[in-house]
This record gives sequence, C-alpha cells and structure tokens, in this order.
Amino acid sequence: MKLETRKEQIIKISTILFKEKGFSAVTMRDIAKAMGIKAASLYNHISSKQEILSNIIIALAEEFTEGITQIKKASSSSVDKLNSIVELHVNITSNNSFGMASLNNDWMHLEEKLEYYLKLRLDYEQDFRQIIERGIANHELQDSNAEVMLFSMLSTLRSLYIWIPNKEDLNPSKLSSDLSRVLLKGIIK
Amino acid sequence: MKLETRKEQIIKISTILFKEKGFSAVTMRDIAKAMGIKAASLYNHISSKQEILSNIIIALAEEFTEGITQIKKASSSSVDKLNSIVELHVNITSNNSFGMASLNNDWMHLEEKLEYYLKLRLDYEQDFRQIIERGIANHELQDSNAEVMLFSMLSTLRSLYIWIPNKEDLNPSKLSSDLSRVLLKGIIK
DNA sequence: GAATGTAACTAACAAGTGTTAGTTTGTATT
DNA sequence: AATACAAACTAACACTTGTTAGTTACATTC
Repeated sequence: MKLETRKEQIIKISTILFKEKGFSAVTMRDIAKAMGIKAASLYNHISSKQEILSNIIIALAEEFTEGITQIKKASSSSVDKLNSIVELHVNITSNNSFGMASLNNDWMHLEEKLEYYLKLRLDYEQDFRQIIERGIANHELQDSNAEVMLFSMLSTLRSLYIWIPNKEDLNPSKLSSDLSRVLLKGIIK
Repeated sequence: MKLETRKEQIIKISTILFKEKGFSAVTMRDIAKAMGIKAASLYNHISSKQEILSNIIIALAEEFTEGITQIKKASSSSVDKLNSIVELHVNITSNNSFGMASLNNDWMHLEEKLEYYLKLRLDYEQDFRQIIERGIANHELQDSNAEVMLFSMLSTLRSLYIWIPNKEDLNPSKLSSDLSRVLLKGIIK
C-alpha cells in the first residue's frame, strides 16, 4: 500500500478528464479545480501540460511493448499467442480504461515524445502482424488477408476502453475468453 | 457536377483538419488559413465553429440511420443483414474517412445536437443488437455472448476510418467481403 | 529555535480564442 | 450608370490559455 505522490494524483485525475473531453479541451484550470487547488500550484509537481499527457501515453505504450515482447518469445502456438494478446489488452485496459482514451485519441499532441511513441506503436503492430503471418504459414490460421485480420483484431482490442467501463459486472478473464472466441472463431455457426 | 457552395468547402476543409488534430485543437484561424481567407470571413458562410462540427457529425449519423433502417426491413437472413452492415460502413467510410474521425472522437463537443446524436447512436446500436439476437435465436449464429459480438463488429467497423486512407489500392467491395469473412467466420482454420 | 523543503497561494504575463461590427471590393442584374 | 449581392477585408472585443514570479504557511529536521 504505497502512497501516491502528488504528481501521480495529478496524472490520475487528468487521465479521467482527458477521456471525457480530450486533451485539448481540458485546461490546466480544469485539472486544478478537480484537484481542489489553483492552476499555478500544479507547476510545483509537473513542468507542463504536455508532460502529463506524455506520462499517460508512454507508460501505457511501454506496457504493451513489454507484453508483446514476452508473448513473442514464448514457445506457444500462434493461436495461443493471439489469445495472449487478447488477454494483454483486456488486462491493461481493465486497469487503465481512462488512459487508453488518450493513447487512442490524443497521441498526436505528444511533441518531444511523438517519434518515440510512433516507433513503439509501429513495432507493436509489426510483432502482431508477424504472429498472424506465422499462423497462416503453419496452417493454424485461414489463408486469407493478414492485414484485414490484424486490422480487425487490433481495432476491437483498441476500442476496449469504450466498453469495459460500462460493464460493471466485468470479469476480465471471462471477457478475454469470450472475446478470443469471437475474434478467432467468428460468430457464424 | 454541381458546384460546391462556400459553406460546403469550409466544412470539407474543416473535416480534414478535425481529423488531424481533433475539433478542440483546430482554431477558426486554422480553418481560415486553409481556405486562404481571414477568420472573420468564415462567418459570412457559417454561424459558429459548433455548426461546422454538427454538420459533419449529424450528416454521417443520419446516413447510418438510413442505412440500417433499409437493412432492418429487408427480408434477408441474419447473416446477409450483417454482411450489409459491413458494406454500409465500408461505403460510408470510403466516401468520408475524415468525417468519421469527428464522429468517433468529437461527438462530445456537440452541444445543441448532442442529445439528438446520442439518440441516433443508441437506436443504431439497438438495431444492430437485434439483428445479432435474431441470428442467435434462429441458429444462424453461435449461441454465445451477443454483446461481445456486437462490440467486436462495431469496434472494427468504427475504426475503418483509420485504415482505409492508408490503403490506396483499396477496392471497397473486396474490402467488404474480406472483412465480412473475418468478422463472421473468424480467422482460425 | 533555526533551517529546510513541500506545497499551496496571489498576481500577472503574453499569446491565442471565438466572434462581432463596419467597411470595401468585385461581379452580375436591372 | 445604378443597384444589389456575395464574399472578402480590417479592427477590435472580451475572455481564456499555459505558464512564471514571488510569496506565504506549515511541518520536519538539525
């Protein structure tokens, strides 16, 4: 039970506000009001509005990078790797559904960290793509358009942040397995 | 070959800018500059920044509403209805991939039209849900979590605006059929 | 008790925001 | 030539933006 630093509290509250209205529409005065202090006081803990956004997005992006790195080097089947990716997204999103909104919608407002973020994202997509392509090559997956498969899975997984908070009864491991079934086996009988 | 009104030109350019940086981060001066005029001149054609956003979003939302209304009343199978929904999204998004960004990310900045938009969206989702539930009831679809099926399909379809512009070689009818196959039949062999 | 560090405050800044008022320019119609 | 209209302009408004400077209050440490 470690105490949150003041900076962490600011980031946490900002994350919620950023999801509601987007980074650009949230002012430092909005954040300060939500913290119960004045805007100028925020600068005792953070150095800019930018820094808040970077903290939110980069932390999440690195979590995904770590996750897929583990999955990649496992010796499991392609299908099991895809299951693990679904689980990875469900877990990260369950723990930080607000931050995922910024990751998805406000990454273009990163400035110094933009390039780094884009590299992480590209690498992630490339790893994901490769898992699918291996699955096709070794006949675990259907021999159809890999790019569409990637797009379809990734879109669904990236949108989880919209749905997870609305389902209070949510059990992450049940959601993972339901989602895996739908994504991998489809919905037709 | 009808000429575009000045207002339509403003909306078209704004749509592109809104996709790049989001509604809140785009200023009237940005829009004016892209039009080659001064910000004040915009007001000869539109009455507020809000109005531009409303025009973009509501037009698209109504297109989806019309589309699903047609699909709903057709006498086709549930699976064919789902194929038609995929086609509907691919077509609308192909014609207006920029506007779809606003629809997805900036709807919360609608003011007078917010309530109306939310009703359209809720009704659309309800129609979509009902098609899936009927498909389960008549054994066309697997008897598993309808909500997850809806979520998965809708997330993918709503994200099309991100991918379509990146694929120049895009053939809408091929994309529709590839996507339908993946969404409905899954990717596992 | 003096010194230090944390975290708040007030006040203000320069720049940017959406928008309005009033005016000018060019083109088409009478 | 006179009129009307569309569409641009300049100038300014009231307000909001992120951020800085300098100060104060309080607790902890020496």
